[in-house]
Amino acid sequence: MKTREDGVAATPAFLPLYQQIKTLVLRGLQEGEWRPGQAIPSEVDLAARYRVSQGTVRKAIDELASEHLLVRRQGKGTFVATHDEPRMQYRFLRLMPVEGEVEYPESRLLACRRVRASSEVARVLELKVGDGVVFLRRILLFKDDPTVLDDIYLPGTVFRGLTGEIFNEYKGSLYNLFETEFGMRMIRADEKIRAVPAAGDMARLLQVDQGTPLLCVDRVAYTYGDRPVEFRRGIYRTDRHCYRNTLS
Amino acid sequence: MKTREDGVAATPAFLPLYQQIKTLVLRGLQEGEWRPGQAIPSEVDLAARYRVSQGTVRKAIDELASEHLLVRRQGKGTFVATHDEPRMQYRFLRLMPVEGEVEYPESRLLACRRVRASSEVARVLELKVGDGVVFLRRILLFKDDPTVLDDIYLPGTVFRGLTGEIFNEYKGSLYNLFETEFGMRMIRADEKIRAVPAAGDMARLLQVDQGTPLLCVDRVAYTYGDRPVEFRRGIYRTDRHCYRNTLS
DNA sequence: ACGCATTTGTTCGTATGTATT
DNA sequence: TAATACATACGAACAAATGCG
Repeated sequence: MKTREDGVAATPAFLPLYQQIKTLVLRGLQEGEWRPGQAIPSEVDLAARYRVSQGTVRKAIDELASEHLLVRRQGKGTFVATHDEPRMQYRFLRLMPVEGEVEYPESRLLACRRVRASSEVARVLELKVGDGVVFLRRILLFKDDPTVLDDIYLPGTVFRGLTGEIFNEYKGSLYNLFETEFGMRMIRADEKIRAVPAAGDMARLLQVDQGTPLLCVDRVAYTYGDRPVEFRRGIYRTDRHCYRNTLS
Repeated sequence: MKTREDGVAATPAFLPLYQQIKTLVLRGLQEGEWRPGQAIPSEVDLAARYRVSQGTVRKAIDELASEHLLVRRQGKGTFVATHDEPRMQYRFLRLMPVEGEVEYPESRLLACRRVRASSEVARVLELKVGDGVVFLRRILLFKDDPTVLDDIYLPGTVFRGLTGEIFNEYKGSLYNLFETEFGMRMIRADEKIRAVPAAGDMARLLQVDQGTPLLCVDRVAYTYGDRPVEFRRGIYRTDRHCYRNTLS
């Protein structure tokens, strides 16, 4: 196979061409050549740049679009996905009213401080125990009902300078903030869900009795290249809301 | 647009061709022209049948494959998806050990009888209150630990003849049984998850104290055409296992 | 063991349609 | 209206995996 511009033996030659193109585009996203919300070059431009046909670029972009890393808009171009748009705003929020319309929560910050990574936090964020970590605690309210208590841990080096003020002044979702203020785009998250009894602060903040069953949702969110950049433990009241999921 | 074999004004003409082809293939699946596990005609055959190019058929099949309705196998053909294969066997089972390897559960049937649809069951299965329904209760054990208690409701007309004997003799998953014995293929399921306290039978069967927090997973499973054909209420112990989910 | 036919997978090229600016 | 960009559709060729004789 003939050598290509960026293809300086960086990608194995035995991969399908469109996969190699996909990797190259992914690298552009990762390195910030194109930023969230911005348009990437047109298909013909990319085809020229990488010396392949438009159809090959198209197939690469198709896959990235199906993974929600890019968004195609007919007549306008292909854009780097962002948590900014209303549709993407609450893409990772699975809590819905048991009955009725979807609602969006109000967020109230309870704590924002620097801490040292515990062994658990260090493990999931791939840090060393004792590394600097930003700790956030917030509560989400649906129609003034306290419903979610989130404890959030972020790598200190990535989120250097994050303060309660920044959080409070920001309009929009947390992942939106990460993206615009810290250039850190969340593309995937794994969750582990268990049922736990309300205890201590939890019960008081969510206004339920001690021992009330609650959902405990441990989330690890990843940016490009499967790099973990958020550990979040969410405690959910599920009397008026429930966690929704579609299997397919 | 010129008229086509099956295209007797059944599908609106303003849809893209490949979408129309997709609808036609879907109809074939729905009507059982090709059964689970079987191969559908090759791309060139389908292209000839529908009088379109191979590329157009390919795009239709691509979408059906991405929805897990078809499975492509290079060199062999394209097959109707089935719950039979090991990989698909436990596709809808989201319960995993908190630590360690994936395990597959043993199933023990506790009840199998005909009942009348309650208002809740009638609503989700789109039946009338009082219609005949098959009720199954079973328990799932991981390494001999009782972990899941499932109450399952099925439309009586579709699952006429389902008995405890059939269930007990069958090797493989429940959806596998539905598919092979009743021609009913599950393609999608919606789940609503809440935390509930163990009560009554639940606590005894799962061997936990009364009031222990458990997951309550309400599932509605659908076959082709978004037709609901199963309502299942699962109660999960989450001390040794957790419900896993990936957001993307 | 080998070659051949079949089937999907990849890649290219071209033309036309549709949405946006 | 014109230019641009993605969307659809067709056709052709070769690669890779499979199965059969």
